[in-house]
Amino acid sequence: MGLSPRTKANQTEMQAVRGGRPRSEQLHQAILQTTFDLVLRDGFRAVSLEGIAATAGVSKATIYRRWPNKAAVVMDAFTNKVGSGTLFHKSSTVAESIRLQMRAMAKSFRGSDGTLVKALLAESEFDPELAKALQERWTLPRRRMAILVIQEAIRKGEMHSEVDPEDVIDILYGPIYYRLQRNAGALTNAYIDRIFHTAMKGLGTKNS
Amino acid sequence: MGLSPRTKANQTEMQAVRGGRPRSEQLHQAILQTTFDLVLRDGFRAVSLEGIAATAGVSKATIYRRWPNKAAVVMDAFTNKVGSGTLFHKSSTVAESIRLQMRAMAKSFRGSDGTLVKALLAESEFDPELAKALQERWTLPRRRMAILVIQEAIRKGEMHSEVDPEDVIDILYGPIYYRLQRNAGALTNAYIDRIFHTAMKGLGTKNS
DNA sequence: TGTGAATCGAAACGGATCGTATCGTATCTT
DNA sequence: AAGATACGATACGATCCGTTTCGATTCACA
Repeated sequence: MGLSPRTKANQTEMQAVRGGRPRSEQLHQAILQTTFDLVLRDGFRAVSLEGIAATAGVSKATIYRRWPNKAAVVMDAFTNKVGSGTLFHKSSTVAESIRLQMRAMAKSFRGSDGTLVKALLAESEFDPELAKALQERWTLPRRRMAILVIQEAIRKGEMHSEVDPEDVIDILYGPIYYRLQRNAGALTNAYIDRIFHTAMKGLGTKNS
Repeated sequence: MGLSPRTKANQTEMQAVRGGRPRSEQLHQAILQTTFDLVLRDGFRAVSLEGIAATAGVSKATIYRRWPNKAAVVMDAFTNKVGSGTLFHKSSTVAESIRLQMRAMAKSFRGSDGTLVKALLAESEFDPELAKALQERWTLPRRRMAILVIQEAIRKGEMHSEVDPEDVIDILYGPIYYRLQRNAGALTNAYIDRIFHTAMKGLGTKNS
Protein backbone atom coordinates (compact mmCIF):
# COMPACT_ATOMS: atom_id res chain seq x y z
CA MET A 1 0.00 0.00 0.00
CA GLY A 2 2.74 2.43 0.84
CA LEU A 3 2.52 6.06 1.62
CA SER A 4 1.10 7.32 -1.61
CA PRO A 5 -2.31 8.85 -1.59
CA ARG A 6 -4.97 6.22 -1.54
CA THR A 7 -6.44 5.70 -4.94
CA LYS A 8 -9.78 4.23 -5.71
CA ALA A 9 -7.90 1.16 -6.89
CA ASN A 10 -5.99 0.42 -3.70
CA GLN A 11 -8.41 1.87 -1.20
CA THR A 12 -10.38 -1.34 -1.04
CA GLU A 13 -10.96 -4.13 -3.49
CA MET A 14 -13.90 -2.11 -4.74
CA GLN A 15 -15.42 -2.79 -8.09
CA ALA A 16 -14.65 -0.67 -11.13
CA VAL A 17 -14.08 3.02 -10.51
CA ARG A 18 -17.03 4.40 -12.46
CA GLY A 19 -19.84 6.30 -10.88
CA GLY A 20 -20.19 8.23 -7.68
CA ARG A 21 -19.20 11.69 -6.64
CA PRO A 22 -15.60 12.45 -7.57
CA ARG A 23 -13.11 13.63 -5.03
CA SER A 24 -12.62 17.34 -4.87
CA GLU A 25 -9.24 18.41 -6.20
CA GLN A 26 -9.76 21.70 -4.45
CA LEU A 27 -10.02 20.02 -1.05
CA HIS A 28 -6.94 18.00 -1.93
CA GLN A 29 -4.87 21.11 -2.46
CA ALA A 30 -6.36 22.82 0.57
CA ILE A 31 -5.30 19.89 2.74
CA LEU A 32 -1.77 19.81 1.37
CA GLN A 33 -1.32 23.56 1.63
CA THR A 34 -2.66 23.68 5.17
CA THR A 35 -0.44 20.79 6.17
CA PHE A 36 2.59 22.49 4.70
CA ASP A 37 1.86 25.72 6.54
CA LEU A 38 1.05 24.14 9.86
CA VAL A 39 4.10 21.88 9.93
CA LEU A 40 6.34 24.84 9.14
CA ARG A 41 4.71 26.96 11.80
CA ASP A 42 4.30 24.45 14.60
CA GLY A 43 6.60 21.57 13.77
CA PHE A 44 5.80 18.06 12.72
CA ARG A 45 5.11 16.71 16.16
CA ALA A 46 2.78 19.47 17.27
CA VAL A 47 0.55 19.13 14.24
CA SER A 48 -2.36 16.73 14.46
CA LEU A 49 -4.63 15.45 11.75
CA GLU A 50 -7.55 16.88 13.63
CA GLY A 51 -5.85 20.26 13.53
CA ILE A 52 -5.19 20.00 9.82
CA ALA A 53 -8.81 19.01 9.19
CA ALA A 54 -10.14 21.89 11.25
CA THR A 55 -7.83 24.48 9.69
CA ALA A 56 -8.41 23.27 6.16
CA GLY A 57 -12.16 23.30 6.77
CA VAL A 58 -12.44 19.62 6.02
CA SER A 59 -13.69 16.62 7.91
CA LYS A 60 -11.25 14.10 9.30
CA ALA A 61 -12.85 11.36 7.26
CA THR A 62 -11.98 13.22 4.07
CA ILE A 63 -8.30 13.07 4.96
CA TYR A 64 -8.32 9.46 6.06
CA ARG A 65 -10.05 8.60 2.83
CA ARG A 66 -6.95 9.76 0.98
CA TRP A 67 -3.95 9.14 3.25
CA PRO A 68 -3.25 6.49 5.84
CA ASN A 69 -1.66 8.77 8.46
CA LYS A 70 -0.05 12.09 9.22
CA ALA A 71 3.38 11.21 7.85
CA ALA A 72 1.88 10.42 4.47
CA VAL A 73 0.08 13.74 4.27
CA VAL A 74 3.19 15.68 5.22
CA MET A 75 5.26 13.70 2.76
CA ASP A 76 2.85 14.65 -0.01
CA ALA A 77 2.55 18.23 1.13
CA PHE A 78 6.32 18.36 0.87
CA THR A 79 6.93 16.66 -2.47
CA ASN A 80 4.00 18.63 -3.83
CA LYS A 81 6.15 21.76 -3.54
CA VAL A 82 9.70 20.59 -3.90
CA GLY A 83 9.40 19.05 -7.33
CA SER A 84 12.22 17.07 -8.82
CA GLY A 85 14.96 18.60 -6.72
CA THR A 86 18.02 20.68 -7.11
CA LEU A 87 19.60 19.88 -10.42
CA PHE A 88 23.19 19.95 -11.55
CA HIS A 89 24.08 22.63 -14.07
CA LYS A 90 26.88 22.82 -16.56
CA SER A 91 29.89 24.74 -15.40
CA SER A 92 33.52 25.25 -16.28
CA THR A 93 34.44 21.87 -14.82
CA VAL A 94 32.35 18.99 -13.60
CA ALA A 95 33.78 19.40 -10.12
CA GLU A 96 32.69 23.00 -10.16
CA SER A 97 29.15 22.05 -11.08
CA ILE A 98 29.12 19.68 -8.12
CA ARG A 99 30.20 22.47 -5.80
CA LEU A 100 27.47 24.73 -7.14
CA GLN A 101 24.88 22.01 -6.72
CA MET A 102 25.99 21.56 -3.12
CA ARG A 103 25.51 25.27 -2.60
CA ALA A 104 22.06 25.16 -4.13
CA MET A 105 21.12 22.28 -1.89
CA ALA A 106 22.40 24.10 1.17
CA LYS A 107 20.39 27.14 0.18
CA SER A 108 17.20 25.15 -0.08
CA PHE A 109 17.98 23.56 3.28
CA ARG A 110 18.22 27.00 4.83
CA GLY A 111 14.56 27.54 3.96
CA SER A 112 11.38 25.60 4.48
CA ASP A 113 12.74 22.61 2.58
CA GLY A 114 15.30 22.05 5.28
CA THR A 115 12.72 22.21 8.02
CA LEU A 116 10.55 19.63 6.33
CA VAL A 117 13.34 17.31 5.26
CA LYS A 118 14.64 17.33 8.80
CA ALA A 119 11.24 16.49 10.25
CA LEU A 120 10.58 13.77 7.70
CA LEU A 121 13.97 12.16 8.14
CA ALA A 122 13.54 12.09 11.89
CA GLU A 123 10.02 10.74 11.70
CA SER A 124 11.08 8.10 9.21
CA GLU A 125 13.17 6.52 11.92
CA PHE A 126 9.91 5.48 13.57
CA ASP A 127 7.87 4.83 10.45
CA PRO A 128 9.15 2.21 8.00
CA GLU A 129 6.63 3.19 5.34
CA LEU A 130 7.76 6.78 5.48
CA ALA A 131 11.39 5.69 5.41
CA LYS A 132 10.72 3.75 2.27
CA ALA A 133 8.88 6.63 0.66
CA LEU A 134 11.65 9.08 1.48
CA GLN A 135 14.25 6.69 0.16
CA GLU A 136 12.41 6.27 -3.12
CA ARG A 137 11.17 9.80 -3.62
CA TRP A 138 13.98 11.83 -2.12
CA THR A 139 17.27 10.09 -1.49
CA LEU A 140 17.62 7.68 -4.38
CA PRO A 141 16.74 10.08 -7.21
CA ARG A 142 19.31 12.52 -5.89
CA ARG A 143 21.99 9.91 -5.44
CA ARG A 144 21.39 8.58 -8.94
CA MET A 145 21.84 12.03 -10.43
CA ALA A 146 24.95 12.63 -8.36
CA ILE A 147 26.51 9.32 -9.37
CA LEU A 148 26.19 10.17 -13.04
CA VAL A 149 27.91 13.49 -12.52
CA ILE A 150 30.66 11.98 -10.40
CA GLN A 151 31.30 9.31 -13.01
CA GLU A 152 31.63 12.07 -15.55
CA ALA A 153 34.13 13.85 -13.34
CA ILE A 154 36.13 10.65 -13.12
CA ARG A 155 36.03 10.16 -16.87
CA LYS A 156 37.33 13.66 -17.39
CA GLY A 157 40.16 13.13 -14.97
CA GLU A 158 38.85 15.55 -12.37
CA MET A 159 38.45 12.84 -9.75
CA HIS A 160 40.51 9.81 -8.96
CA SER A 161 39.43 6.79 -10.96
CA GLU A 162 39.67 4.37 -8.06
CA VAL A 163 37.14 6.11 -5.80
CA ASP A 164 33.65 4.72 -5.43
CA PRO A 165 31.07 7.34 -6.46
CA GLU A 166 28.86 6.21 -3.58
CA ASP A 167 31.65 7.04 -1.15
CA VAL A 168 32.16 10.41 -2.80
CA ILE A 169 28.52 11.21 -2.20
CA ASP A 170 28.78 10.18 1.45
CA ILE A 171 31.86 12.32 1.98
CA LEU A 172 30.50 15.41 0.25
CA TYR A 173 26.86 15.26 1.34
CA GLY A 174 27.15 13.44 4.65
CA PRO A 175 28.45 16.59 6.35
CA ILE A 176 25.58 18.64 4.94
CA TYR A 177 22.94 16.33 6.36
CA TYR A 178 24.96 16.09 9.54
CA ARG A 179 24.75 19.84 10.02
CA LEU A 180 21.13 19.98 8.95
CA GLN A 181 19.97 17.30 11.34
CA ARG A 182 22.01 18.49 14.34
CA ASN A 183 21.45 22.20 13.84
CA ALA A 184 25.24 22.23 14.06
CA GLY A 185 25.93 25.58 12.53
CA ALA A 186 24.46 27.31 9.51
CA LEU A 187 24.77 25.79 6.05
CA THR A 188 26.51 28.81 4.64
CA ASN A 189 28.17 28.97 1.25
CA ALA A 190 31.46 29.34 3.06
CA TYR A 191 30.92 26.06 4.88
CA ILE A 192 29.98 24.26 1.68
CA ASP A 193 33.05 25.58 -0.07
CA ARG A 194 35.30 24.52 2.80
CA ILE A 195 33.91 21.00 2.87
CA PHE A 196 34.16 20.72 -0.87
CA HIS A 197 37.71 21.98 -1.16
CA THR A 198 38.96 20.07 1.87
CA ALA A 199 37.45 16.86 0.58
CA MET A 200 38.79 17.41 -2.90
CA LYS A 201 42.28 18.21 -1.76
CA GLY A 202 42.31 15.54 0.94
CA LEU A 203 43.04 15.73 4.62
CA GLY A 204 46.38 13.99 4.55
CA THR A 205 49.86 14.99 3.57
CA LYS A 206 52.50 12.84 1.95
CA ASN A 207 53.50 11.75 5.47
CA SER A 208 50.28 9.92 6.17
CA MET B 1 15.96 21.48 34.84
CA GLY B 2 16.98 19.64 31.74
CA LEU B 3 16.83 15.97 31.13
CA SER B 4 18.89 14.78 34.02
CA PRO B 5 17.26 12.67 36.66
CA ARG B 6 15.33 14.79 39.06
CA THR B 7 17.20 15.28 42.25
CA LYS B 8 15.75 16.30 45.53
CA ALA B 9 17.36 19.66 44.95
CA ASN B 10 15.77 20.45 41.61
CA GLN B 11 12.56 18.51 41.98
CA THR B 12 10.92 21.33 43.83
CA GLU B 13 12.29 24.10 45.98
CA MET B 14 11.95 21.70 48.88
CA GLN B 15 13.72 22.33 52.12
CA ALA B 16 16.94 20.58 53.06
CA VAL B 17 17.27 16.98 51.97
CA ARG B 18 17.28 15.34 55.40
CA GLY B 19 14.63 12.90 56.48
CA GLY B 20 12.18 10.76 54.65
CA ARG B 21 12.41 7.43 52.95
CA PRO B 22 15.29 7.35 50.50
CA ARG B 23 14.79 6.42 46.90
CA SER B 24 15.47 2.83 46.08
CA GLU B 25 18.62 2.44 44.01
CA GLN B 26 17.41 -1.02 43.11
CA LEU B 27 14.26 0.36 41.51
CA HIS B 28 16.37 2.92 39.73
CA GLN B 29 18.46 0.26 38.07
CA ALA B 30 15.42 -1.90 37.36
CA ILE B 31 13.77 0.98 35.53
CA LEU B 32 16.85 1.78 33.47
CA GLN B 33 17.50 -1.85 32.60
CA THR B 34 13.87 -2.46 31.63
CA THR B 35 13.85 0.67 29.52
CA PHE B 36 17.02 -0.37 27.76
CA ASP B 37 15.65 -3.80 26.98
CA LEU B 38 12.23 -2.64 25.86
CA VAL B 39 13.52 0.07 23.57
CA LEU B 40 15.90 -2.36 21.94
CA ARG B 41 13.18 -4.95 21.53
CA ASP B 42 10.25 -2.77 20.47
CA GLY B 43 11.75 0.51 19.36
CA PHE B 44 11.58 3.92 20.95
CA ARG B 45 8.18 4.83 19.64
CA ALA B 46 6.44 1.63 20.62
CA VAL B 47 7.61 1.83 24.22
CA SER B 48 5.39 3.68 26.67
CA LEU B 49 6.11 4.75 30.19
CA GLU B 50 3.15 2.71 31.33
CA GLY B 51 4.74 -0.32 29.72
CA ILE B 52 8.09 0.36 31.35
CA ALA B 53 6.44 0.77 34.72
CA ALA B 54 4.46 -2.43 34.36
CA THR B 55 7.42 -4.47 33.15
CA ALA B 56 9.79 -3.12 35.76
CA GLY B 57 7.18 -3.80 38.45
CA VAL B 58 7.07 -0.17 39.46
CA SER B 59 4.37 2.42 39.66
CA LYS B 60 4.21 5.20 37.11
CA ALA B 61 4.55 7.78 39.85
CA THR B 62 7.90 6.34 40.81
CA ILE B 63 9.22 7.01 37.34
CA TYR B 64 7.76 10.49 37.04
CA ARG B 65 9.28 11.29 40.40
CA ARG B 66 12.71 10.81 38.83
CA TRP B 67 12.43 11.75 35.16
CA PRO B 68 10.30 14.30 33.34
CA ASN B 69 9.40 12.12 30.35
CA LYS B 70 10.19 9.07 28.27
CA ALA B 71 13.07 10.61 26.35
CA ALA B 72 14.86 11.39 29.59
CA VAL B 73 14.55 7.84 30.86
CA VAL B 74 15.84 6.39 27.60
CA MET B 75 18.66 8.89 27.55
CA ASP B 76 19.74 7.76 30.99
CA ALA B 77 19.22 4.10 30.25
CA PHE B 78 21.57 4.65 27.33
CA THR B 79 24.35 6.69 28.94
CA ASN B 80 24.12 4.35 31.90
CA LYS B 81 25.61 1.63 29.70
CA VAL B 82 27.70 3.45 27.16
CA GLY B 83 30.04 5.16 29.56
CA SER B 84 32.46 7.76 28.36
CA GLY B 85 32.59 6.58 24.79
CA THR B 86 34.97 5.10 22.33
CA LEU B 87 38.42 6.44 23.05
CA PHE B 88 41.36 7.10 20.83
CA HIS B 89 44.35 4.83 21.34
CA LYS B 90 47.97 5.36 20.51
CA SER B 91 49.06 3.86 17.24
CA SER B 92 51.92 4.05 14.76
CA THR B 93 50.67 7.39 13.47
CA VAL B 94 48.02 9.75 14.69
CA ALA B 95 46.07 9.30 11.50
CA GLU B 96 46.10 5.57 12.07
CA SER B 97 44.68 5.98 15.55
CA ILE B 98 41.88 8.04 14.06
CA ARG B 99 41.08 5.29 11.60
CA LEU B 100 41.00 2.73 14.38
CA GLN B 101 38.74 4.91 16.46
CA MET B 102 36.38 5.24 13.51
CA ARG B 103 36.33 1.47 13.27
CA ALA B 104 35.59 1.11 16.96
CA MET B 105 32.76 3.59 16.68
CA ALA B 106 31.32 1.76 13.70
CA LYS B 107 31.51 -1.49 15.62
CA SER B 108 29.59 -0.06 18.54
CA PHE B 109 27.04 1.35 16.09
CA ARG B 110 26.50 -2.11 14.69
CA GLY B 111 25.21 -3.20 18.10
CA SER B 112 22.68 -1.88 20.53
CA ASP B 113 24.48 1.45 20.80
CA GLY B 114 23.66 2.21 17.21
CA THR B 115 20.01 1.37 17.69
CA LEU B 116 19.71 3.68 20.65
CA VAL B 117 21.77 6.53 19.24
CA LYS B 118 19.63 6.43 16.13
CA ALA B 119 16.41 6.56 18.12
CA LEU B 120 17.64 9.33 20.38
CA LEU B 121 18.93 11.45 17.53
CA ALA B 122 15.63 11.12 15.70
CA GLU B 123 13.59 11.87 18.77
CA SER B 124 15.76 14.85 19.59
CA GLU B 125 14.45 16.54 16.47
CA PHE B 126 11.12 16.87 18.25
CA ASP B 127 12.40 17.43 21.76
CA PRO B 128 14.68 20.42 22.39
CA GLU B 129 15.57 19.24 25.88
CA LEU B 130 16.70 15.91 24.56
CA ALA B 131 18.60 17.58 21.76
CA LYS B 132 20.46 19.66 24.31
CA ALA B 133 21.22 16.65 26.48
CA LEU B 134 22.52 14.65 23.53
CA GLN B 135 24.64 17.55 22.42
CA GLU B 136 26.18 17.94 25.84
CA ARG B 137 26.49 14.31 26.82
CA TRP B 138 27.21 12.66 23.48
CA THR B 139 28.24 14.89 20.62
CA LEU B 140 30.37 17.55 22.23
CA PRO B 141 32.57 15.29 24.38
CA ARG B 142 33.37 13.22 21.31
CA ARG B 143 34.05 16.20 19.13
CA ARG B 144 36.32 17.70 21.76
CA MET B 145 38.37 14.53 21.96
CA ALA B 146 38.54 14.29 18.20
CA ILE B 147 39.67 17.88 17.81
CA LEU B 148 42.61 17.32 20.12
CA VAL B 149 43.71 14.31 18.14
CA ILE B 150 43.29 16.07 14.82
CA GLN B 151 45.32 19.02 16.05
CA GLU B 152 48.03 16.59 17.03
CA ALA B 153 47.93 15.08 13.56
CA ILE B 154 48.33 18.53 12.10
CA ARG B 155 51.24 19.33 14.40
CA LYS B 156 52.97 16.15 13.35
CA GLY B 157 52.52 16.95 9.70
CA GLU B 158 50.09 14.14 9.03
CA MET B 159 47.29 16.48 8.06
CA HIS B 160 47.32 19.76 6.21
CA SER B 161 47.79 22.69 8.50
CA GLU B 162 45.18 24.86 6.83
CA VAL B 163 42.22 22.53 7.43
CA ASP B 164 39.72 23.27 10.15
CA PRO B 165 39.55 20.35 12.61
CA GLU B 166 35.78 20.83 12.82
CA ASP B 167 35.53 20.28 9.08
CA VAL B 168 37.71 17.20 9.34
CA ILE B 169 35.31 15.74 11.84
CA ASP B 170 32.34 16.47 9.62
CA ILE B 171 34.00 14.85 6.62
CA LEU B 172 35.15 11.74 8.46
CA TYR B 173 32.20 11.18 10.79
CA GLY B 174 29.37 12.73 8.77
CA PRO B 175 29.27 9.70 6.47
CA ILE B 176 29.12 7.32 9.42
CA TYR B 177 26.11 9.03 10.92
CA TYR B 178 24.62 9.33 7.47
CA ARG B 179 24.75 5.56 7.03
CA LEU B 180 23.60 4.91 10.55
CA GLN B 181 20.57 7.14 10.34
CA ARG B 182 19.47 6.05 6.85
CA ASN B 183 20.19 2.37 7.26
CA ALA B 184 22.15 2.95 4.07
CA GLY B 185 24.36 -0.09 4.12
CA ALA B 186 26.27 -1.76 6.90
CA LEU B 187 28.99 0.09 8.81
CA THR B 188 31.63 -2.47 7.95
CA ASN B 189 35.33 -2.03 8.57
CA ALA B 190 35.78 -2.02 4.82
CA TYR B 191 33.44 0.95 4.49
CA ILE B 192 35.19 2.84 7.26
CA ASP B 193 38.57 2.24 5.67
CA ARG B 194 37.35 3.39 2.29
CA ILE B 195 35.89 6.60 3.69
CA PHE B 196 39.02 7.25 5.69
CA HIS B 197 41.46 6.66 2.88
CA THR B 198 39.40 8.45 0.27
CA ALA B 199 39.05 11.47 2.53
CA MET B 200 42.72 11.47 3.42
CA LYS B 201 43.88 11.17 -0.14
CA GLY B 202 41.27 13.55 -1.50
CA LEU B 203 38.73 13.16 -4.25
CA GLY B 204 40.37 15.44 -6.75
CA THR B 205 43.29 15.13 -9.10
CA LYS B 206 45.73 17.82 -10.09
CA ASN B 207 43.27 18.77 -12.84
CA SER B 208 40.58 19.96 -10.46
C1' DT C 1 11.91 4.65 70.80
C1' DG C 2 9.00 7.39 68.45
C1' DT C 3 8.14 11.14 65.12
C1' DG C 4 8.48 13.53 60.80
C1' DA C 5 9.38 13.22 56.02
C1' DA C 6 9.80 11.34 51.73
C1' DT C 7 9.09 7.14 48.95
C1' DC C 8 6.30 3.47 47.35
C1' DG C 9 2.15 0.99 44.85
C1' DA C 10 -2.41 1.40 43.43
C1' DA C 11 -5.72 3.78 41.33
C1' DA C 12 -8.22 7.31 39.25
C1' DC C 13 -8.26 11.49 36.64
C1' DG C 14 -8.74 14.92 32.50
C1' DG C 15 -6.88 15.60 28.20
C1' DA C 16 -5.08 14.79 23.58
C1' DT C 17 -4.99 12.18 19.63
C1' DC C 18 -5.54 8.29 17.03
C1' DG C 19 -8.09 5.67 13.42
C1' DT C 20 -12.86 3.89 12.60
C1' DA C 21 -17.68 4.01 11.95
C1' DT C 22 -22.31 5.84 11.17
C1' DC C 23 -25.60 8.72 8.98
C1' DG C 24 -27.81 12.09 6.30
C1' DT C 25 -26.77 15.13 2.46
C1' DA C 26 -24.47 16.49 -1.84
C1' DT C 27 -22.73 15.59 -6.36
C1' DC C 28 -21.36 13.16 -10.19
C1' DT C 29 -22.00 9.21 -13.98
C1' DT C 30 -24.81 6.38 -16.79
C1' DA D 1 -34.11 8.86 -12.52
C1' DA D 2 -30.92 5.45 -10.30
C1' DG D 3 -26.76 4.12 -8.47
C1' DA D 4 -22.46 5.11 -6.43
C1' DT D 5 -19.28 7.65 -4.03
C1' DA D 6 -17.64 11.91 -1.55
C1' DC D 7 -18.55 14.87 2.04
C1' DG D 8 -19.43 17.00 6.91
C1' DA D 9 -20.71 16.13 11.39
C1' DT D 10 -20.39 13.43 15.08
C1' DA D 11 -19.60 9.82 18.11
C1' DC D 12 -16.81 6.08 19.43
C1' DG D 13 -13.22 2.91 21.74
C1' DA D 14 -8.55 2.83 22.54
C1' DT D 15 -4.02 4.35 23.99
C1' DC D 16 -1.01 7.06 26.31
C1' DC D 17 0.20 11.12 28.61
C1' DG D 18 1.42 13.53 32.97
C1' DT D 19 -0.86 14.59 37.47
C1' DT D 20 -2.96 13.66 41.67
C1' DT D 21 -4.62 11.27 45.73
C1' DC D 22 -4.30 7.86 49.23
C1' DG D 23 -2.75 4.70 52.68
C1' DA D 24 1.23 2.04 53.75
C1' DT D 25 6.25 1.70 54.09
C1' DT D 26 10.91 2.92 55.26
C1' DC D 27 14.40 5.71 56.60
C1' DA D 28 16.97 9.69 59.57
C1' DC D 29 17.18 11.90 63.56
C1' DA D 30 16.00 13.49 68.05
